[in-house]
Amino acid sequence: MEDATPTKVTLVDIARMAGVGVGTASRALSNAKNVAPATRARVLQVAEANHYVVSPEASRLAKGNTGRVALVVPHLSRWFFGSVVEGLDSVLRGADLDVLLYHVGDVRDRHEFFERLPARRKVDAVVVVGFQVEDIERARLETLGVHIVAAGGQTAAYPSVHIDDRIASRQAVDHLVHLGHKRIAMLEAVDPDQPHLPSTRSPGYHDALAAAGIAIDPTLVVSAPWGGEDGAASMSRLLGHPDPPTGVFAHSDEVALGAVRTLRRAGLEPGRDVSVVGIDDHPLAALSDLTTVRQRPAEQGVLAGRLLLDLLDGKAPTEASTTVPTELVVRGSTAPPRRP
Amino acid sequence: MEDATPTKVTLVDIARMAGVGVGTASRALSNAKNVAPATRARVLQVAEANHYVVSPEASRLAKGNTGRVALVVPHLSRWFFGSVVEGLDSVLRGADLDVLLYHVGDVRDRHEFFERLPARRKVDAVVVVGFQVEDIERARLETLGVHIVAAGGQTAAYPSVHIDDRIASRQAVDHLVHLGHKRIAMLEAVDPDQPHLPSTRSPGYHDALAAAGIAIDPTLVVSAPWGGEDGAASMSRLLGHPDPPTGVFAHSDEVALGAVRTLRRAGLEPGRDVSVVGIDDHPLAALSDLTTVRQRPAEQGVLAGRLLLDLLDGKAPTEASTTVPTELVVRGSTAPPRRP
DNA sequence: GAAGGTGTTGGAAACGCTTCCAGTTGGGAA
DNA sequence: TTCCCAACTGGAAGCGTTTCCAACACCTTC
Repeated sequence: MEDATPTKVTLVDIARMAGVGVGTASRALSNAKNVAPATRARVLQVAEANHYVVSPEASRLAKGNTGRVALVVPHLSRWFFGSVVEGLDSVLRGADLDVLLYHVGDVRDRHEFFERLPARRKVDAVVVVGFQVEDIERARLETLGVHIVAAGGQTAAYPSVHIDDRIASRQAVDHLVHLGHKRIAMLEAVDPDQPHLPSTRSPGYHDALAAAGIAIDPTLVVSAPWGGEDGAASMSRLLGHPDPPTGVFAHSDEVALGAVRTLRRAGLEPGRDVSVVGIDDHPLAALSDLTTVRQRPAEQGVLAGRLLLDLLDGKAPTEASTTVPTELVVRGSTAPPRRP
Repeated sequence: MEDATPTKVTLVDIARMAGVGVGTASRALSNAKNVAPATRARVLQVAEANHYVVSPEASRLAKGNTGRVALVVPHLSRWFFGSVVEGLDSVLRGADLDVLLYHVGDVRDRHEFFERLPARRKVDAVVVVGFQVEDIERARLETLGVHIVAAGGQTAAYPSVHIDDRIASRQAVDHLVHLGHKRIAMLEAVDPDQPHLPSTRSPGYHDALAAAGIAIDPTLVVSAPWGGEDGAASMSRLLGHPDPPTGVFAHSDEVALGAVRTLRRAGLEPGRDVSVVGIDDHPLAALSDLTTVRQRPAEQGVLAGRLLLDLLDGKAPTEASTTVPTELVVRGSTAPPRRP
């Protein structure tokens, strides 16, 4: 490349070269009205020829908005969160907004984020991805004075896009019930960072059992942190139960896969000896022949992105909160109980 | 919150309220030297009381840098990429840099990114995460005139952090060799978006077989796109082989898990009937009892982040390219062949 | 007591854009 | 022909910082 100079050409230069005033040059480039077509063409051509690009800082400073959106994301390395972000990114980029990423891995990160609010003055909106915002945090967030949207999470306080956890769990447990299972366990997952929050997927479990006239056996419900290893451990506990379950509903696919490993190691075949169902339809669920309830995180991201664009455009969103449907995906890990 | 006004207080206001000039106020806030301690304290206190925050746009405009870094990432929803980004994010945030995310899912996105270069003028550096930059793209990237770093990929043109694919594959195949396997297949993965690129993990396979004095059987090498379903399909093909392999080396854990599913469906038990080894140590590998070669993407992200900070500080990095070691993790999916 | 620091300060001049305002032009209506 | 209005245009005034420079005070040091 010959143009070693990192192109330090400004609007003034372009204007001069095109033989117009800066005002006109600016209007031409931002395709505003009141510019003669010929003039605009000339300016555009000169700009093109000189690889001119507006200085975002100057532009933003002058017009007052930032053209950026912050994404606050807890566990980026997990499929669900990554997918939501992918979806968000695609629509925001389409609208020429830049995406500022704030990964808040653990409580510490999170506290720091809400304490310092590094996004302050840097964005036009904030998207909270896949976690519940606590009250104190909410108060802090509000001081930003920007739009806030929740994607893939059930934060009631903001416009949001999410699945109905209660229905999803119900779909999973109903499936086990219809197969004829009576002793159905639940592997609950709690967020170690927010241990006080109730499991959002237990109500559906209760609903399904109640509807089937099956009494809840509290000893069949085990709680553990979110994660495969924890799921495996929980399953171990259940195997020690005097009257073990024939069906297991896991909070998520990852937890379910942990349970599957425990079963295999115990010489039990998932689907044949014990049925297991999860939630998510993680790509690896298909590879593990795991029955699950599918949610589409990328789609949730897309919808949340659109919602945000509407808010930024001043259009009140048609619905403050969108629920994305989930669907049961039957695979090999579930079957009628051995002794019905 | 009473302060409903989104705090439109500027440096000038602060200066006036503190009874100092704007210059002094600026110096005090940016803790530069040549400010009397008392004066600084006063300014800081006034700023604090009024929830003053500098306008990044104005600040950047005046000082000329952006304080931002762009991350160009192909498949955010995959564990590897998400993890690298997590690592990067943590160190960049620590240095008070903002992270701009550019997700380039497919060829189209990618072309568009390099064509439009939306990051132009918006960042001080670019990190390319986990993919190879082609020559034309490189030329485009260079026109940005900013630092470029590769994380988790083997782009030789830039300072980078990555594993040694050749060694990693060698570790995997050596393991199979040591167990006594003679017929060892390879499930190659090609990036559908860059089908012309040679597999980076084949050389190690060849090395290992050569070292063991095993002749390469080209019919035992199958190529397919990256992904579990493709791995499953490739494994199916191998099962139809007249003299099928007893050991399988898969390009990645995801591909390996696909192979495992095929084996199970064929009534074969991984580890007992056929050995399978992958690369990555994906969290779900442990849940599937998959033997693998571990790489630590988050660590790669962290190191790449540090590398970048050094570059931005003007310190020439001690080493332009860092290789992160990998290690064999033996689990249940590998064992000596049935008939040795 | 004069000369020369040193540490601190205020203010002006960038930084590169957008937008408002006033001016110019040309064409149609009266 | 005159007048008016619309379409265009140039330039100045911000936007909110940082930084440079001149000014000043107060000490030291000869």
